[in-house]
Amino acid sequence: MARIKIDEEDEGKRVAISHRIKEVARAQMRVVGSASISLRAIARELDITAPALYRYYPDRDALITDLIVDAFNALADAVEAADQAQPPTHYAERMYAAINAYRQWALDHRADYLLIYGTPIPGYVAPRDQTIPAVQRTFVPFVRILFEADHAGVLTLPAEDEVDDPAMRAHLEALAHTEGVPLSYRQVSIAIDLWHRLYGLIMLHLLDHSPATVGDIELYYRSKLRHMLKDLNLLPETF
Amino acid sequence: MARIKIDEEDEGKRVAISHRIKEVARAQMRVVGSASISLRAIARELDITAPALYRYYPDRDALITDLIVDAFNALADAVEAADQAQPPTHYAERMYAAINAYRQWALDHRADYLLIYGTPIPGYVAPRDQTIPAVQRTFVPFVRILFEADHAGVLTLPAEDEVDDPAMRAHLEALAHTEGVPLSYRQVSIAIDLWHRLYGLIMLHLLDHSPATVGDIELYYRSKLRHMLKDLNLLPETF
DNA sequence: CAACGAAAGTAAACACCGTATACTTTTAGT
DNA sequence: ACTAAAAGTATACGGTGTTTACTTTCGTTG
Repeated sequence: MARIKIDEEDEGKRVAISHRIKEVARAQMRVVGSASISLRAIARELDITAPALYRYYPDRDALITDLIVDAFNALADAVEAADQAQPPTHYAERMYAAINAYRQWALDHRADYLLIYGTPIPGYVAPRDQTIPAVQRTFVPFVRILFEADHAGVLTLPAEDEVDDPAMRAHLEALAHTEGVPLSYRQVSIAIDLWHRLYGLIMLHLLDHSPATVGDIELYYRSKLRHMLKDLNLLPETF
Repeated sequence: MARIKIDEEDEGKRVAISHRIKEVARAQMRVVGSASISLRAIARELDITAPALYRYYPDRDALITDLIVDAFNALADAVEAADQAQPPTHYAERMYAAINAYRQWALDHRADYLLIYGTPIPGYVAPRDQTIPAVQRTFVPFVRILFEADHAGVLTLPAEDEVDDPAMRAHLEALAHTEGVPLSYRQVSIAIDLWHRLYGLIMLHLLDHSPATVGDIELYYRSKLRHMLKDLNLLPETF
């Protein structure tokens, strides 16, 4: 049908231009920071007037949302790829690779990581229905590795008293039995802890708030990572 | 001398007005975020024209620097007060109080904490000679408590292999023997670790990036804090 | 193939922003 | 009371997101 062909072409052209817009936006983020992405500057770069951008995004916030979703997906892709590059039963190597890929992506895409995990952009509020699915993808590999490692009997789980508050334990138990999440509350507890510590290390690095005392931030990271993995019995032999 | 009296009066009036400016600025930060502090909006609130503000601050960045230094000092004051409200030899209670005060200040002054520890404001670069002394004040109580607790033989230090990289160990050793810092490298290591984990927990909370899986963030914090303190043998009996 | 209609782009305007310059008012000391 | 400095204002420049109305481009159809 002609109609269908037209739609496809139009949509194809539109997403192509959207891509160019986002490329320029990301380039500007790298220079001036996510908080001051300027539609007019983007338009100028594209040799176009600012209102023309409104043919592709209803407003600045929509563009930001698109950038955020892209960033989450790129981060998830990087982590998944690193995981799948390891032999499936080498749980320690998989976790090591996944964590390093996560952090390396953050360091290599500082502006994008800060866009999704830094101080929110002043007027902007994220439409959670669009961002949450993308966020979740970034957690999946970690959770999967933990799950598979535990099933293989390799994982060291935290002691029973690790989750010491009854209310919190109840929450984690409930969560662990949610549809499609075949995790024990202790596995969930590990995943959360792992991620929050990684997040802290990355933010400290990206925002340059490490106390001067830290010295070589790379060595510090490796040192902390080694202990985190050792606690889980997931320390690769080569590390 | 008349001259001196004039200077004092003038300076007194100037700092009073500076205080009002900063008050209004902080109020605006709470609403719109630190990144979009507007001199014009501040001036409007003070029933004054925007250029009049330039009698008190050479530019927007100078105002931001002042706000940053104030924030660090207020945070340090809060932590110090909490520490000193405990009996000097009750190291566990002192550490517990100091950490809680630090976190509580961050939660109570979200905008200020993000100003000093969040994504940097786009065009702004902090003059480190002004900010670093203020930053350091916030670390002093933690370091002091660790030092005194260790001297009292109360502290559990990390195992020798905790700092496993030779270069990093050398750095920490060098740091530990710096003038006025009577700390061993293992004490330094603990302080850094403690702070970076606290920072991670706070940022996660403030930026609302805790995975939905965390549940009650307050319980999660208490759970993590309990384990951090237990590892140091600084767990208060009442906790 | 010419005409139509939708899509894309533009020009101009509005209300903001930080900041510089030049001018006026207020204030305090001699 | 006079003067000089300090404080504040008016105006302007170039920047921002966004809206409105208009024009141009271009693929489809009669």
